[in-house]
Amino acid sequence: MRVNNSAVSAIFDDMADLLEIEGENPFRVRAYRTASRTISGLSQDVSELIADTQDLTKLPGIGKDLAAKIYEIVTTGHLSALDEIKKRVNPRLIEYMRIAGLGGKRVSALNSKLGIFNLKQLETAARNHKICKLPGFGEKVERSILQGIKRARDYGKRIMLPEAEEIAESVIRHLRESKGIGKVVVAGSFRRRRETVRDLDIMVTAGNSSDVSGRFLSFPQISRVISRGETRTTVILNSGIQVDIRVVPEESYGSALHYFTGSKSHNIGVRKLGVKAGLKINEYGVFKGQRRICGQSEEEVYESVGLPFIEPELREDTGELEAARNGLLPNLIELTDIKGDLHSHTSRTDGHATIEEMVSAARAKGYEYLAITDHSKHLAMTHGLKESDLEGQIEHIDRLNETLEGFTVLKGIEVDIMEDGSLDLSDSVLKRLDVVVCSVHYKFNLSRDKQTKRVLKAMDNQYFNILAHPTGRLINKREPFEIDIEAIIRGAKERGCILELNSYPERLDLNETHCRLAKEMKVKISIDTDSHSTGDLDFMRFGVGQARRGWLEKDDVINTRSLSDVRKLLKRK
DNA sequence: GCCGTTTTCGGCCCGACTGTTTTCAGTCG
Repeated sequence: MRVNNSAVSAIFDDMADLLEIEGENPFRVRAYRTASRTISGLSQDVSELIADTQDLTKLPGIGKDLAAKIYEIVTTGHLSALDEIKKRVNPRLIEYMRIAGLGGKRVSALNSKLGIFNLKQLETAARNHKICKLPGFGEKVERSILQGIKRARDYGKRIMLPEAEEIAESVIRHLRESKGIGKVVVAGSFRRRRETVRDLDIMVTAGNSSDVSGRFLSFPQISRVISRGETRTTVILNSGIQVDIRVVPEESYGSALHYFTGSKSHNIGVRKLGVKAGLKINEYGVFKGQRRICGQSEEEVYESVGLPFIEPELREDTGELEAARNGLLPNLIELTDIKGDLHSHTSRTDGHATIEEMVSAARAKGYEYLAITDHSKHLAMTHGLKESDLEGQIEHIDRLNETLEGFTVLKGIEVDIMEDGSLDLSDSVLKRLDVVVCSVHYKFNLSRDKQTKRVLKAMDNQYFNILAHPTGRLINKREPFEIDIEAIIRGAKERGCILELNSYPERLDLNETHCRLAKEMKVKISIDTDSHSTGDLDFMRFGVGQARRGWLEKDDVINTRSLSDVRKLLKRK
């Protein structure tokens, strides 16, 4: 049976929640959560590892017991320990755990004292003021539960980076207007360039006398204050986004930035190293006994545990600490390494700018080249190009190139991959192009096997260069379609094809795990914007962020190369 | 439940804030 990693990790998350509600040993609960994270971060399916008879206990946080449980899940599709605990603890209580302010203890009390087990009943009980009468609960907790339910309902989703950037910038502008404020930095998952963020952690350095918290609370878009203290203040904005402000003294800048950037499990890893070295590491610094030995910069914090600086995008506890220890950290790609963009649209199909406008915007970014890759005819709603249209565009670009100096427009297409694996345009026109970007735009619901074969067959076409947005997912909107991504990467390797990392904030497709896998398998990535307007060219920063999360270096990415090198890499043998 | 220059048991990262308490448990990041 094929069981994917997200299924295993979801089962472990459920186990953790139910054990927590049952009041189990918190370290046992943590073991399940750690294992869930380990599994979801794997580049290979655990079912394949098992098929390869690999030793699962070699994975971090997986011991004999959890390895056996993974084996059970993969071979039977379920976990008897979970079935058992569900007999003792109502599994519907898991949804309570998602509400801010409710943890295992309170969920357990609500269930045992009031006998309620779904959100509707919880809401009714709160409205009828039954909850505040319970020991350990009060009116405020009751109110916060009601707000938590509403929030979970209204804004359950995480926001994408462009919106997060906008909010962060306006908060920062507001804070900077007050006196006595030193550095203001957005830390947290935003700094790690996660695909989405649930809240913003903004770190401020300031002296004791400055009232940062007061200044922050005068920000006009605050809908609710969750907590307010000297060093930490948390609010919910009208948009539903949570913003945390943390105030630290200037000398703690490095240790605080490290602490607030996370990830949590990366920090735990660093602190454990600290404990081994007889040090205590917290947001105020690195301490030997009572004595503070450093903490001014993040570099100092890492140095105190014998490590080089680790880039924020790598801090997910997915092997970066070990790599750092062994001097094997990647030299991550930078936005400034990008020399061009190989996927863009114009107003000829569904874009909003002419070729000339796109070219001038790309030149303004300092690029050497831009590929124009409009849609092919199958995408009728975009006015996709048929062969004769594309021939016209080819001639247009040839004439344009004659007028340009130091810049080249690459002739391209984003051609549809048909259900049978053929391409939407004939070879006779594809062969006249510099770059052929290929995409699945329909029939997302084929079986995993059929979808994989469809794309591999398309790659057999000798003009196939780049597989665009390989999994088709739209963050918060559409799940990735079923496809064996490892087989696709291997297929690309064998055929000399390139995989796209699409920089559209809602795509970011490939994800970081796929990028790492492609890098390991030595398949080149093209970080493209899929621009539909001149402004979209700026999406490149999101793609590069994702690439950095995927441990990619300059050499792993085709569009860091000069035009002549790109042309060579696009030539299939 | 994991893990080991304190190695097969006894630890397990660390601190802030809230609310309900009257010294602390629960939750969060």
